[in-house]
Amino acid sequence: MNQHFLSKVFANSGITKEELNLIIPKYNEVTFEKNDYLLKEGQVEKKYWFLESGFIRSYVTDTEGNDITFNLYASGDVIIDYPSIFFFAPTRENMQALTQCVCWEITFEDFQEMFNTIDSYREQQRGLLVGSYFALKEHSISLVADEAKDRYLKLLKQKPHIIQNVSLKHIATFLGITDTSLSRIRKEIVM
Amino acid sequence: MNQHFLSKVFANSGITKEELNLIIPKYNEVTFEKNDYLLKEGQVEKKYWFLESGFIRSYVTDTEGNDITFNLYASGDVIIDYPSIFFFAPTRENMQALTQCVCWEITFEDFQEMFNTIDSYREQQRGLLVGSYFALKEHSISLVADEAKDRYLKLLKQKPHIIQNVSLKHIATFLGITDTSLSRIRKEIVM
DNA sequence: TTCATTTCTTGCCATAGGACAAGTTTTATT
DNA sequence: AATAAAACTTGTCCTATGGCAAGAAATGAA
Repeated sequence: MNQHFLSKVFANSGITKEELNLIIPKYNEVTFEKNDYLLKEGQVEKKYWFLESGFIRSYVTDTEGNDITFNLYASGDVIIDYPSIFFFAPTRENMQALTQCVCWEITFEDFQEMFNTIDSYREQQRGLLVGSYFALKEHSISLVADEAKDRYLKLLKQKPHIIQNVSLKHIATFLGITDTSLSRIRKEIVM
Repeated sequence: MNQHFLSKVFANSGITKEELNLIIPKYNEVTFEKNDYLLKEGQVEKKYWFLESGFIRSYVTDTEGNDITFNLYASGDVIIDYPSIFFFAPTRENMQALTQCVCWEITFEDFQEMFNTIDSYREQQRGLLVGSYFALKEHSISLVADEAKDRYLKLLKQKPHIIQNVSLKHIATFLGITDTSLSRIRKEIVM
């Protein structure tokens, strides 16, 4: 009953019922309260998460001490720190819950084992992880190629509930602008 | 004699002479001519390279068809496409030699084997790969947090010979500005 | 050497977005 | 309910950077 979410996640990926029975028990449900950290700068974390509900942001502190949102996560997103997972390297990011969050946690060990033994799982995870990697890459391109307004509209389209749940200042640094400018962009869009 | 470069790369990483004799033969010297592609969009490549000499750039094409430099590589850099290597996913980037280049190529298979069996190699590679990953991340932060002039100065400091070997328009898109603006920034710096 | 092409510089003007500060509204706390 | 603290909006002014176009310089090809 509890596994509703994961069943949905793995639906349409060619994973059989039997495989699902192997896969789902490897995931643990974890709840984070608002402002809890999933990961703090300097930490090495050999697990990653699926976000079922709630909002999470990752941020870094730049050389001037400003807090810059690196990514915003919504339901269905995978929250993973590649340096930790693949290289045992301390992360430079902070991952913080912006609302209460329900996540499904898996250890890298379990992931790896299933990645190597269950073909359909491998395909599904590959798509998911590559997707998350490319999304960041594309955002980074968008920072130089598009106007702030377009980046905002894109974000709204992908994660429509973000405005109700994330403060403008966090969205603004993610978009590479100030909260003042974002406020003006929003006004412009409404009019 | 040929392995001068790799010996230098692996110096001061605690790798013993015997280990070096295992490691170095796994690397193949490859030469690319100016404008050759190491990797083209859509390809999956299960190897990666150390750049000994020359300059390489990676670029993507944005939605408006503009060519945007994603990264610039100089001597000592590692040229790797993570989606290919870790997820067998087709890359979205093009890697092109800007000058004649000498590279040392290794298959992911050999890398993995040595990563798992040679402690000092693992440490050295971990540092290298994490470093390359973070450098991109920091550049992406710099795109939103710093002025173009600062980004240019940073690049000059890290890869001083780049201006003699890479055209302004490629450097400009990497820095997230137009070649016109870059030209002005350069003028400003000289004066 | 000559001509063509690409690269780089410069001028002029336009504009997206920043800095700062003062309000207003919303949210949290007691 | 009262107060404090955040979050958001708006005004004024300013600056970094873009767009376009014309030259100048460098590079390459014939």
